[in-house]
Amino acid sequence: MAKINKSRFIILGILSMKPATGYDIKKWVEETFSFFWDMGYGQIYPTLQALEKEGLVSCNIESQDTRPDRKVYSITPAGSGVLAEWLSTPVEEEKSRYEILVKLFFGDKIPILHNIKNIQEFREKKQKELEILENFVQELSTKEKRNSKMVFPYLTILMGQHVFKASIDWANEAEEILRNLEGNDNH
Amino acid sequence: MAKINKSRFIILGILSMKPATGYDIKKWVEETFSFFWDMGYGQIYPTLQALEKEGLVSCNIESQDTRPDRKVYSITPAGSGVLAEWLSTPVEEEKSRYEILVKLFFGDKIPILHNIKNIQEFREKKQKELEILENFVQELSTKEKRNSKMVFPYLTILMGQHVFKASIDWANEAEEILRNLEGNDNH
DNA sequence: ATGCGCATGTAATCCGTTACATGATTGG
DNA sequence: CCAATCATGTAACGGATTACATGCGCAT
Repeated sequence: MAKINKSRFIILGILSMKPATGYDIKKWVEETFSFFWDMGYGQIYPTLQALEKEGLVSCNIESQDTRPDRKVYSITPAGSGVLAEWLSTPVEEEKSRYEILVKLFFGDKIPILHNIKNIQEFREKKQKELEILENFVQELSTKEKRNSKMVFPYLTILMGQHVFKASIDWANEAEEILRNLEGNDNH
Repeated sequence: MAKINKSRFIILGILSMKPATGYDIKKWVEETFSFFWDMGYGQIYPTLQALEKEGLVSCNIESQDTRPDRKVYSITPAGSGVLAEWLSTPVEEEKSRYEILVKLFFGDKIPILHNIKNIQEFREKKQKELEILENFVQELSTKEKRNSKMVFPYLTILMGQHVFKASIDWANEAEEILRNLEGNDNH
């Protein structure tokens, strides 16, 4: 059985909150999902067309004079059903690929300082990502965090905080271990 | 500029340790890299052929009577150069995709208990993965962890421990938050 | 003038998975 | 007798990225 496109469900999910154009969806994904999902136009527009053919979304065209017409998509009852079903099925095995770990695994092939530099850059990226999340969290009131439906977005941010902090902790430890190695071996 | 195949570098890396067949490489990846990389035969064999054409690996055929000939690949000096260069370049932006977070983000569309179940299953998977890593760590002596070239494999495992623990911690917190919600809203 | 935001999409290409195809040996 | 291990690969397909194509309005 072939692999199933998951991006279609993210699109359905976004449309379940409010109708949107392909352009809107792209912005939404960038602003809200960027740390755990991403999609380009080359995926969004064809997927919207496919979803429409399948009757999972409907399209309402708003004419505009000076720009391409806005194609505003809405989720249909059938679409809501498919979405709810997917949301209830267990998460598939996720095959994560950590390029940093591959590079580090073969780190004995290059100077230790190169490895340290890779780790430092990795840590800096994670620190920036963590800061962005901290800002998000501050915008949510305590009530929203634990009570309304905003609890779900909050939980995703919470995961990001945990994972980014873990990455930063690791980077600090790893860098120290390599610095000691460097001191012992090269001098 | 098209996307560059990174699996080729993993293959080069493995061959830089010792010559191997496609079959060997698959086993290696499964046993040693499984938590941060994966590859199937459909990728390995064609990639090996491509690498040979580019002169980055060479092939030595060992005839066998009862089985297909073993094609033992070795890395060439050119291959070592390409590998070292890649290892020294900064890690590219990693686009991670957490299916669990997508599902949770839209969690208000389904019963809370479904979300809790998803979180529990997620935690159980991470716990199993963590246990496997703990076994690996115990096999490495303290000296190896901090001194020889085995420090690099050790650092990758260390990352795994940090990230898996963070995921488990998050799952515990998230479950508790949802359990409280369930108690308040439904009764 | 230059670039950004709005707004659509297609085509080429590559990456990766899955299914298919073959077949002997060994251990339980 | 059945499953696992060894050992090779190809073909078809689907997923995702990148490059290409168009074009106005507005702010700097």
